[in-house]
Amino acid sequence: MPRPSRLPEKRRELLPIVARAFAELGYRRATTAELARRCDVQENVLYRLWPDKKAMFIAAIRYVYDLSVDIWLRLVGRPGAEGTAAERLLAYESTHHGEFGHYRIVFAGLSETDDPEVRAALADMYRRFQRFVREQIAAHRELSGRATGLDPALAAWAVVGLGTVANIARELGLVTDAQRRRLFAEVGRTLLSGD
Amino acid sequence: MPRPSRLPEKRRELLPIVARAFAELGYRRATTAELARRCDVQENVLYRLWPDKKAMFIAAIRYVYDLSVDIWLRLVGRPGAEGTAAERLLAYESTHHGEFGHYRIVFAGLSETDDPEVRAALADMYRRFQRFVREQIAAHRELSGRATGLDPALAAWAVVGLGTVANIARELGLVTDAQRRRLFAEVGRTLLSGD
DNA sequence: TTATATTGTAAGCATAAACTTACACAATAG
DNA sequence: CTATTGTGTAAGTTTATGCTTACAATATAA
Repeated sequence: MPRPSRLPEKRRELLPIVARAFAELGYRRATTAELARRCDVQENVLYRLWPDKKAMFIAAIRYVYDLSVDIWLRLVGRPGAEGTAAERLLAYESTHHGEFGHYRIVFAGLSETDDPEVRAALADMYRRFQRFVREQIAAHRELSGRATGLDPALAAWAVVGLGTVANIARELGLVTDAQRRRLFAEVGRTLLSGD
Repeated sequence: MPRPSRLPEKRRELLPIVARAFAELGYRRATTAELARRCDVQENVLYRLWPDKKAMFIAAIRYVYDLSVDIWLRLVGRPGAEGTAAERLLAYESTHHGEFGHYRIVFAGLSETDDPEVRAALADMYRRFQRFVREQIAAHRELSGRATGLDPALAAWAVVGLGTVANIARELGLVTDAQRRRLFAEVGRTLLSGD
């Protein structure tokens, strides 16, 4: 009888735009008015899709995570590719890490960790990232036959830290693209082999 | 003829309180009213000490840096201590890293990097940290006679990343104290020796 | 057709927070 | 002593922004 709701579709349609706005502007400067302007709708419409601004932000965090994982899973699953999956991931990140600027959403989130929901969303994201990297490292060690050295769990945290500092250095203009590539390649290799 | 100004002293007196407020609350929630309350003065007084809220925040960033460097220089300069300075720093950080929660000021700053002054203050801080760590690593390599392996500049960035991710993991409750200690000790050792 | 729910558009509201103004009082140099 | 400037206290102002309300237009199932 009633008209069917298009809210889920609309959410999916606008989320990338919302996420980009948060990434470019940070939490404070991404006002609801500005979000609406970029989405080319009234503020009102956003509030029909999410209960409040915080929920929009948390949705953006999840979006960033999902996007990264999508890319990574494609790399890992590539059949007949050269090297271990970990090596391919490292090579990929060394040139593409942070290129969409989505890490700025994470930075924004890190200064909102008083809020339990933001905190939980971020914790979830980091946990998953670390676990993913850890599994890749463990698999790499298996394949290359050297089960020695650094605990994969610790190495995984270090890799996450490497990615984070690479983003910070990029954001602040502290390293060139070439330096960042070397950073990933050389430190990454050290952490992967782990001796 | 006029009464001598006590503004510099007052600034020095209030800055630690302001910094702590920014660390505990983040930029947004650290309202000028709240800062004044914690300093037990009127908002007005803060605006006589700094031109605006942003200046208070930048002063807080510098304060955090100065405090860390003070501690580190004491550790490095300690005469007749055991191990290289780098090893002592690593040992110290493995137990004390982030204990004052001041890193939260950095997180807050990272989501305000659109502002050129905030950006410059942060860039300056990271540059100095990285340089300091790099010099310690280079000195360590000299002393221990192995000038091989990972470029100290890259290793230094990785160490900064290690500290950053340790803070994030602490903030989000993702690791125990013991795990964080192992993270510093084991990954730190790997990066120091760098093979 | 029509009842019912959804969607688009516009305007408005309430509050919070950065920043200002005003002014009495205090302290110091001459 | 006193002129001049710093200091403490209180109140106000203005803008921005998260969020709401109102309502007409639209689309679908019966």
